[in-house]
Amino acid sequence: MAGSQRQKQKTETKNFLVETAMEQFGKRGLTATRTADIAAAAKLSHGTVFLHFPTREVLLEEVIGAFGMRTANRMHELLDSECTMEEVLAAHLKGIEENEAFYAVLVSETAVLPEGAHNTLIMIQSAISHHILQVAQREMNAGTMKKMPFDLLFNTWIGLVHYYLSNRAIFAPDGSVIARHGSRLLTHFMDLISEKGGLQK
Amino acid sequence: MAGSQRQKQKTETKNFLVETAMEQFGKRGLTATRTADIAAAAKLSHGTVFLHFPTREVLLEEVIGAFGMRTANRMHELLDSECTMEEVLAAHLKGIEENEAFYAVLVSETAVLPEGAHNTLIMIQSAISHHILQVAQREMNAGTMKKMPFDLLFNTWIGLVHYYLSNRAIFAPDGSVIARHGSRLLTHFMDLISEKGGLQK
Amino acid sequence: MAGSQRQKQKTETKNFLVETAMEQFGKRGLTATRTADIAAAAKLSHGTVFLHFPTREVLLEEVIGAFGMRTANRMHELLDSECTMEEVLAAHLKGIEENEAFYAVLVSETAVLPEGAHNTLIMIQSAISHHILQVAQREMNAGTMKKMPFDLLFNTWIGLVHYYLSNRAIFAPDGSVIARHGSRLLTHFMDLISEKGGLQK
Amino acid sequence: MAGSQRQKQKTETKNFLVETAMEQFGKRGLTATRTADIAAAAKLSHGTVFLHFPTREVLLEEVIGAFGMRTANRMHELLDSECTMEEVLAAHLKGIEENEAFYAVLVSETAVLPEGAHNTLIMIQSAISHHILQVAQREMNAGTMKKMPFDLLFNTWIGLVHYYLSNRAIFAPDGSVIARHGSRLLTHFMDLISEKGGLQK
DNA sequence: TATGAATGAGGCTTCATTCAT
DNA sequence: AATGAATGAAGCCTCATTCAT
Repeated sequence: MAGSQRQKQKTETKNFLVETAMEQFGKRGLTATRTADIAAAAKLSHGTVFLHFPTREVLLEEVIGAFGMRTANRMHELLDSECTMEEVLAAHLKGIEENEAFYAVLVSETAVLPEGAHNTLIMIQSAISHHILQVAQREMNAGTMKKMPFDLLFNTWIGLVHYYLSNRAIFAPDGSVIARHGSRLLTHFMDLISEKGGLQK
Repeated sequence: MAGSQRQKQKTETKNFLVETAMEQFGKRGLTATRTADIAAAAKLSHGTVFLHFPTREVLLEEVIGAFGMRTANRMHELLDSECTMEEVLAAHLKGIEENEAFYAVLVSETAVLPEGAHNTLIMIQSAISHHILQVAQREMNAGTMKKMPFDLLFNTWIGLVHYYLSNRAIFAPDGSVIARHGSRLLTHFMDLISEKGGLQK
Repeated sequence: MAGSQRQKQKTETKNFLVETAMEQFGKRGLTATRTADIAAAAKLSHGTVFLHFPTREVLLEEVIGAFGMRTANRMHELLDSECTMEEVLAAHLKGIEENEAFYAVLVSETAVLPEGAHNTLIMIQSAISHHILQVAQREMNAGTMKKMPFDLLFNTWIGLVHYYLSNRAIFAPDGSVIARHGSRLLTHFMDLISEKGGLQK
Repeated sequence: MAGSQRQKQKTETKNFLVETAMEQFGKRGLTATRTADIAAAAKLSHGTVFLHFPTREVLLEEVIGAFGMRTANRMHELLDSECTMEEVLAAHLKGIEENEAFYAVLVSETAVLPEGAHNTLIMIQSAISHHILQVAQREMNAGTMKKMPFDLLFNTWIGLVHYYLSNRAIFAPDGSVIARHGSRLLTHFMDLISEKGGLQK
């Protein structure tokens, strides 16, 4: 059918715009990227952007939404409930690394995000927090992890990772922060939360 | 001298602008605050802003610089080398709380900061990191704190605090995050880094 | 012939577009109606509009032309040369009422009309003015109507009717102005132009 | 005082913009005049327009408001309650003629006017209708004018005048319609509404 | 012929910065 | 030094029109 062919083409262009926008936002920052930049990077006319998204804000929301969906799904793929905590956190880092640039600007510019985008960020973090808490529960019971409130466990880890992402200009001027510092962060964090006493016994 | 009188007046106006700008940036956010907002809040004309600062960017840098200086000094006041780690971190939180609004936007909008401002942030953190590391060294040697790389010790703490500041809209919708969550964060962090085994013995 | 079949199809689509456009223009106003609105209302693609009309302006002209033709014809149907003035004017009102919405926007937005459209308006008015003047002549001679210049007779009537059409938002917020005020206008106008003295005698 | 000097200058610029806008709207039409046209005609930068008026729509409203105020005042100046009907209508025409171009576009493009502007038009017409009705009452009682409903008396006159204004491209291609046709319209209208019988007696 | 995605010129508006007073 | 009106570059968005399918 010609119609569905067209439909497909349109969807592809829209997806392509989302993709290109994600790259541009990742490269130039959320506020600094203009709709014209995105159009130019996609080799489409400026007007085309508004054919697919009524406003810049909606485009941004959809980009964040797409990113959230993708990241959440990827997290689920990388994880299973049999994992150890270390494996969960490693998967988390891996998931981030795959879209590190965009994830980093998202974390860095949370403050200037449109209203709706915050929910997306929450959704992304739910995906990982769910797994972390599940495994944490098990390991705490097993005595291999210190007992501590779940929210603080989670927020400490997220805070640490976000801190490195936010400052990736310093920590990894030209490359991936996760690639460069990820495993060290992981080892360190595991040291913090592991119950050494329990193991020694 | 009449000249020095004038000079003094000028300096005072400039300081007042820096002060007012800091409040406005804290209230509205770094990107969202317009030069006209600052002038209006200071009850000065819009043009006056540019009499004291060649560009908005320079104003922002000076505001951050002033904030950094003040915060660093305050940290020094609050700390002495005899402190325990817990006291150091408590002092840190207290120092932050005194200018929480501005500190929070600074942390939240790091990404859109002018080049020069990053050094200021580093300076602020040096003040606290210096103390933390000094005490950490002592306590690690004394066996009351786990041994761990200093940078990770520091970054974990900073990451945790910044995470709460960045998300203060969620963690403390209308008030101070530090006032509300500070002591819990502190207790949690101390639990993480304390050498329980050492103490038990 | 297959060719003429196609031809016919094309003509039908074109007529349908003219029809739909007339409705839309009547509903939304001349300037406020976009080509995309017309296509959507006709359940045709936006591009199809330009297959039949090179520009929006031409479409508008053709719509006005079609309207003019139809209205002029309808006037002729409703009238015959034996009519009294009152019957002529009643017929005029009836003719207008049948397409009041479009007639009203035409009158209201005359100023923004393309060049060519003005002639159409003139043509429409010629149809009615022809009859009015014919009857007027007869009645003036018969002494039942005041003597007055034909153009002023005509323009006073048209002006009155157009005034009510232009302000139908006030005179008939949700309905037909003619239905609501037509007969009163007619009676009033007849009073103005009738030669009472002549009748009394 | 420097302040009041400034104040005055600003007010003057604003008034000048209103004046220039009125000319441009009169010349190019309400919809066709762009904010940039007005700025250029006033030899001011485009941005200046928005220093004085938050949106184009507000500018348009203020222009119409100023026009309304001026016209209403002028009407009052030209009229007094001792006038004859003929004098009242003559004054009305004179008042219109002084700003004919703008009055004409206002009448021609009523349909595309912002909401608030309609009230202004009503206000202008109230000024004249008030006088017309007052005099009409007197003259009807005196038997020199036909008895007729006031609203129809008024609307017939307004309709006639507006019709000529709306079609001034035809009635006076390059000049004032009122100058060219005013007195003839007046004479004609007086003939229509005068009570000839009464006079003959 | 019909489609509808893509185009791009052009409009409105914002806001840091300048300049005459 | 202070003022605040004026500037104009730049951003977002609309919509008539084109073009590949």
